[in-house]
Amino acid sequence: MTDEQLAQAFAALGNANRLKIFRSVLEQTSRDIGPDEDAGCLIYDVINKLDIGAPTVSHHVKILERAGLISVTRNGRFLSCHLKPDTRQRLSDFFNPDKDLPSSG
Amino acid sequence: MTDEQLAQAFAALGNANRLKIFRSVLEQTSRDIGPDEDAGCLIYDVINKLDIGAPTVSHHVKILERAGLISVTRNGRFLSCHLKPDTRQRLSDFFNPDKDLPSSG
DNA sequence: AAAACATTTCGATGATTATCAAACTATCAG
DNA sequence: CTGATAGTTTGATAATCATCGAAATGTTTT
Repeated sequence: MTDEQLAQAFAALGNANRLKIFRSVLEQTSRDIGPDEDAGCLIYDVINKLDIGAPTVSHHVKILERAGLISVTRNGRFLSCHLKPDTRQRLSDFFNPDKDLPSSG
Repeated sequence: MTDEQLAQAFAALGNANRLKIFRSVLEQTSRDIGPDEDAGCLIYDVINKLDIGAPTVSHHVKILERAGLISVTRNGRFLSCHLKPDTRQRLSDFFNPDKDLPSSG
């Protein structure tokens, strides 16, 4: 995990509309499960909820995807977004760097 | 904490050089203490470590400050950056929204 | 196949950003 | 006050970004 990659992840969350999309993904995704086990967040819903056009939503979703935060799967005509499994850990760990781990240094 | 504010905080971390500055602040700042109790991260050191000019560092520090992530204090000719007390919590909590809190709802 | 729907790609545009060099301000040493 | 050191402000520039409308693609329904 280079600085560039981490910065890319934070930059992806650094836009209010993308943050809203990501929050929806967070909320619609249960913990510790993969794409096969949750319905995810529908892009269709995002497009209808946010005050931006479909092309822009598509663009934002791709940025969240490239940043390694979410994955996208197709279900018929609909796409849904899923939280990538280690996203919570990777990002929240950044703010709490383990200076002295108890049993794995 | 509006979406705009949170996005502003993530945007501040969404640049590799600012991320490095912020990481230095994180590392130089002990947990749960205020600006009076830690030496902080010297801007002087940042300017000499990163491959960017002093004006750019100054600019980046201001962005981290405006985003509410750090505070800056003067000590003689030197400035140092300190982690704002609730920054760790505020940001790492975003990734782990408390769906069902055990004893404070 | 044709129509309808969900989403993407393309091309453009105005806004924001990262960075620098030059000039400036603030603090300290003598 | 003078000179040196630490950092800021200003003004400029090239790059990236958010957004849109129009046209295109992939999927389902009829």
